[in-house]
Amino acid sequence: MKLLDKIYEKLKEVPRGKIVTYKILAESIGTKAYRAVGNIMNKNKYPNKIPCYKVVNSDCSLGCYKLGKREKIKRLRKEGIKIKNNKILNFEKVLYEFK
DNA sequence: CGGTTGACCAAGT
DNA sequence: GACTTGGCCAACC
Repeated sequence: MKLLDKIYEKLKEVPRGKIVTYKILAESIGTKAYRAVGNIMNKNKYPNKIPCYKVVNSDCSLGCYKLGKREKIKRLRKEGIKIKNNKILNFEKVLYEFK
């Protein structure tokens, strides 16, 4: 199983209304390639299959999104996550931690 | 196989 | 605040 697939698996594991950071996501799959995670997402093969918008930066800013930042915000808000000034509100509350 | 590129991070200036 | 620096590592060329 490739790292790429692990990322998808983990991402699918994130429940509705929760998000993760690139760092946590990377470390949860046993790598420190948090930077590569973003790289992979950008070239991701299943943009509609994977909820990429649930992945944000560690400093609770949004980061980028293949389909646009607007779309990211829109979808996140739809899940009950509040965003202001390009930052996640209640960051720790919506942050999903892998076990 | 080496070099470059990132949807990054943390610490420093 | 904004910017730079050094580090990280998979994917790409």
